[in-house]
Amino acid sequence: MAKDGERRDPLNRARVLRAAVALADESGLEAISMRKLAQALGVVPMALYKHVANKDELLDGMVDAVVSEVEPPQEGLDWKAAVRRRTLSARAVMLRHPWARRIMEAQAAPTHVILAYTDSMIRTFLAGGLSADLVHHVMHALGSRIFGFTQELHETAPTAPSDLSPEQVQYMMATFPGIVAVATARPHDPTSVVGSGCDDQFEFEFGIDLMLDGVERLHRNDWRSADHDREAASVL
Amino acid sequence: MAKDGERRDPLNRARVLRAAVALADESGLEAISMRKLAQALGVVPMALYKHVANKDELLDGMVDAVVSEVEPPQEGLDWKAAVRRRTLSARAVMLRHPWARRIMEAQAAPTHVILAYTDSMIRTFLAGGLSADLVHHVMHALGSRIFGFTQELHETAPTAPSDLSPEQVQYMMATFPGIVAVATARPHDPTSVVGSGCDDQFEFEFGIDLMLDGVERLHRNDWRSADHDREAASVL
DNA sequence: GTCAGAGGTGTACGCCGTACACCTGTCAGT
DNA sequence: ACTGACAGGTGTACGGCGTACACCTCTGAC
Repeated sequence: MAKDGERRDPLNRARVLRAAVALADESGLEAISMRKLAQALGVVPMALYKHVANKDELLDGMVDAVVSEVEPPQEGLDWKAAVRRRTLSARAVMLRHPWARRIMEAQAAPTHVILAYTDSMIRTFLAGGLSADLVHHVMHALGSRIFGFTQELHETAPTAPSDLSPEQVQYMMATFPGIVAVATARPHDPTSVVGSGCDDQFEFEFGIDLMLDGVERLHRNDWRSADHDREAASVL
Repeated sequence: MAKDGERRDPLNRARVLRAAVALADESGLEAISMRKLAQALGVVPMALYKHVANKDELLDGMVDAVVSEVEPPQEGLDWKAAVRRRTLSARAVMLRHPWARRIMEAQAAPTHVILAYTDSMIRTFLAGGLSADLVHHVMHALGSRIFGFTQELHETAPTAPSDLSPEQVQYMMATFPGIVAVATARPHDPTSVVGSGCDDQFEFEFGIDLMLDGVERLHRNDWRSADHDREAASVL
């Protein structure tokens, strides 16, 4: 560094976070270490601690940056369309930053930004006339889906059927007949009968619509918590 | 050790996994390191590598052990009751081993045990007469719910309203009115109007029933993928 | 001209996963 | 009874991690 002309302008929290998001986008979450991030910024690791308290706070900041990319609530939509649209926007954001999901799942406490987002989503429901009681349970049921997460356990299917050797297919069919039956039944994608994967967008919309349609029906029927208890009891 | 009487009987994979599960139950996932686990077993860290390939495989093994605790499918139930019951059993297991969730979310590929569980769940649906097409999408929609996961983002609410100082309540009401409105509306728990938390069991059952009821309706209406496309199009 | 403080540096500690060479007791085959 | 393979436990070492702490060096207000 020394005195070779002008000094680079000093770091700040925003630049650190931006660099971290870019690094994670490029190289994945496991590439995020204080040392590597510092290197990417041309700075010594400890310099970062002047701008973020510690690594956890860095991760929180990265998530906040991502959540802020979700489009704000739209005017003039009924509650269902508004929630659907915002959730799909969130999903698009999460596809750009797939690492964000794992941070959010691992972090213990929600940040202010996340609370604000949640609050805004809740108010959309309330503004639509749903009871606070119903909204409460709906938010639990939706869970992290409002952040655009697919609730899949493993982002990648083990392997596409077409990539398997005949013996492997044989083995799969013998061992996991259910999985094979269902994995090869995807008539909604006529371009490839047994393509490389699922139509993730379709699956996401199927899931969110399954829930929102259910919610709408409960709302129309003036649902109350006590109703659910009664139904559940009748099932057993 | 030397020759002080009898040697302890040798380790084996099962004992290593049992110890790891016990340690995680006691001290949480962050307490699981090869070194600490070895110490708990009275053995040198590298000894573990004779029984597990590496840490990732250890974690997989722990999850498999946990998933194996879920009760097997029951005979004589219709598909909906069968799925509901097994899912609730899975949830009970996950409450005993809350750390398992984070491993499953972080692990890239599903293990054989997990595939077998998934397969069994799928076959329950198929045996109930649901089309492979519908089951495919339903499995995506249910996601990790079939493993008993609540889809909550943060296991603990930030703080129970009753634990907040009046100024904090004031601030929350001004900043997150939606959250406050909904957090204080829980008439299904008459024992405590503003208790310390939610009735998690209720929330879980609400969510799973919301989905299963929706699925049942789709099934009764002979749902096909194309229907969904048409509906979605009509919404826009 | 001084001095506080913001921002960057360097060293060091304890923890982690695990590669690799090694030792030791058991037991099958002769 | 001898031997040699091998399963299972050991010890050392390396590179990576987060971060505490002492330090240096500019900048700008007074």
